[in-house]
Amino acid sequence: MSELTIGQIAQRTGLGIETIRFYERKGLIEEPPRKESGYRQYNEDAIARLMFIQQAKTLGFSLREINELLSLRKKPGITSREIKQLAEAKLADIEDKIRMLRRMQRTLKKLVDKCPGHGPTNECPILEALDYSS
Amino acid sequence: MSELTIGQIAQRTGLGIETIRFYERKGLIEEPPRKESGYRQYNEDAIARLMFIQQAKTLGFSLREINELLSLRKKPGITSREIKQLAEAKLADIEDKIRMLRRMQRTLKKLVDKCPGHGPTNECPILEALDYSS
DNA sequence: TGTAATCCTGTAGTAAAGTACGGGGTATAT
DNA sequence: ATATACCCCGTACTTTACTACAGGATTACA
Repeated sequence: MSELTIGQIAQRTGLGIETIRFYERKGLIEEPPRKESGYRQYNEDAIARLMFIQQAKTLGFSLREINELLSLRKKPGITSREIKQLAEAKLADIEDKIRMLRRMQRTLKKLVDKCPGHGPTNECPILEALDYSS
Repeated sequence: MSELTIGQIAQRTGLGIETIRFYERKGLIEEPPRKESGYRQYNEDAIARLMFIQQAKTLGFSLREINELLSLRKKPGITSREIKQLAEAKLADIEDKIRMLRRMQRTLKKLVDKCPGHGPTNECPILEALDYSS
């Protein structure tokens, strides 16, 4: 298992070094072991975790929510039943989001199909009435 | 078409009055007509638009992106072709998000199924290794 | 062996998205 | 007609999530 510096994982995840340290302070990633020099030593798992965080962020989860997702089992005294319930709640969130996105997708697709892609702007009905009501 | 005050649409959308004025300043909703008193007069469309904004926010779109979505056709000098391209780009974003959510959903579902929902915590594998790599 | 790149901690600054006044006018219910 | 609730504008404060130093130690490499 190769050891990585913070600069290397920053490079590979596309995050900034400062951001990674920030996530560590926030408890999103755990403090890695250090060399004698004090330098942080990461492994590949850290990269996967950071990529997950990035992805969850683009999906509209806040750092707090991501932390909840990532640290369910670490809560002291939590029962297996509670973990399952929390996970199911997150799953419901995710399913809601998928439904909302599908609705946006359908609407936008319909409009893109109707837009000729040439000619006067007013013949392209996109967003004239984004169907946010349905 | 009934007229609504800012307080009424705040109530019906669950947003704060200040937030609605903030969105107006940001150009996310247009300035409504006013009574002689200066009071804003909204109609039902404003509610639908605000609800769309709320929804898009939970899906991880920034106000800037939402504004883009909502005002594609208002850009001066934009061509039908450009509108179509922008809309298609947004559609691609949406499809990406759906894919990411599906992946999270699959992973979480698998773990929920494995978790017995009772017994010792360490038999519930949820998030032991959230499969963020695949 | 020097020097440039990288790392450390800690603190401070920034952008986005609200949220909360303060001081004053308007609407409405008794 | 007078409280009380609601609205106006403008400004300032707050939270979240970074981002940027400053000052100093460490590592890499020519």
